[in-house]
Amino acid sequence: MHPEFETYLRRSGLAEEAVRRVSDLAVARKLRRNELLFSAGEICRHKVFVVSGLLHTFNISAGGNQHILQFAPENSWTLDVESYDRQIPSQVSIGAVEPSEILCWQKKDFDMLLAEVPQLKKFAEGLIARNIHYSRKRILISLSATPEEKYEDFIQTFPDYLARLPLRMIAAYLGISIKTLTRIRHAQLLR
Amino acid sequence: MHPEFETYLRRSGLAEEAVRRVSDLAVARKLRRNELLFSAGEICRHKVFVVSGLLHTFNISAGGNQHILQFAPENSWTLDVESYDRQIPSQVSIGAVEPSEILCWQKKDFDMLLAEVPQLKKFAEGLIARNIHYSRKRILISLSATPEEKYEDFIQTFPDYLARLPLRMIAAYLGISIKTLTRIRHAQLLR
DNA sequence: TGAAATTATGGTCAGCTGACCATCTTTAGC
DNA sequence: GCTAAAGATGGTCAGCTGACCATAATTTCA
Repeated sequence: MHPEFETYLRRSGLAEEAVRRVSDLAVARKLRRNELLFSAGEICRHKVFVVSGLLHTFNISAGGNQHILQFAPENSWTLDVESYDRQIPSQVSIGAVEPSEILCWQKKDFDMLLAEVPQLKKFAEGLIARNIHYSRKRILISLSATPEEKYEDFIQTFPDYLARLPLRMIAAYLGISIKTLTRIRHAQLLR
Repeated sequence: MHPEFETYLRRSGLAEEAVRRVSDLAVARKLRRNELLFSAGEICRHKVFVVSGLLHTFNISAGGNQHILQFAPENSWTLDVESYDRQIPSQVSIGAVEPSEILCWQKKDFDMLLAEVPQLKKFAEGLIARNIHYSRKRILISLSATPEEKYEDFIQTFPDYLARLPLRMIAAYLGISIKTLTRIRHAQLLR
């Protein structure tokens, strides 16, 4: 049904029966470049797995500046947790940076799967732990690192994003201006 | 055994039997002001509940500046997740801002409780969800807010901390200098 | 392929921010 | 209660950062 996703789940250690149950409830969808999954103010109704492409979770502040909370490349999951968990309007938007193929689950379906497929539950807990660890690291960096250190950490952590993303999005993710990012890159060229 | 904690757990919806099992494995400990639970480089071996007082999770950067990841007041939990989950050296330290009374569980004991007390597991999942929501909010603010907005949000979110914490710790939590914080407060006095 | 949009870079400048230092006030702990 | 330590504020200044604008390069997509 969704062969790439099923391979991903098998590699993550789920048994065939579990893979089947999860995969059966997924609905495939394609997003064009810049197409939105939902906008700020709407409710995040689905759990989303990215089969191919690249999504980003972002917010446009009062001044019109974009701020990026997360990127979601192929073989990763995305949603706005707070909006999804509580089914309340989201503060953020999720959209496609590249043309993307995604799988969507209704919240009620995925909740049912979590309750009935222990292997999935366990797997999801691992994803949550990774998420928490990364959030902590990001908060610590945002508190303590200089713009240059933030950029260095970014390309260490996500080496392939540099070629896939416009620099302005990297700046929007790091919380620095595109000008500062350009200056850092310029300075590095001279080394 | 630990009456305040047991009241907290009951109010959180746990049945008497569950309360008893969790409480029985807790070890009480007192911390003096500025005493550390553990230092960066050590492993976070316990899950900690704060009965009274106030702890903080922090890190000292290369330049000697303190950065604060989290405060944990009475009736809240604290630990360094990554160090605790994987039992690896922590990047951060946890210490007492005020003289504090805490309860500690060994990881193996708490893991056992989570596996055997479904009500605790469910409760812990709720705490994790809150934690994730708050981390997201904090990242978004760190990306998008001005120092003044960060301070405003802080006193909205934690109204009582202003009276309990030295300003330099608030600055260390917000990722701004004490000087900038003083300037903001000075400007607000004139309004 | 070609036109339009997006992106990256650079110049300039105002002003915010942090570092350093000094002073005064408050708090901690014996 | 008293003494020492910690904390808060202010002055000053250098310099980093972002806003604005222009230009050149690249990419998109019809």
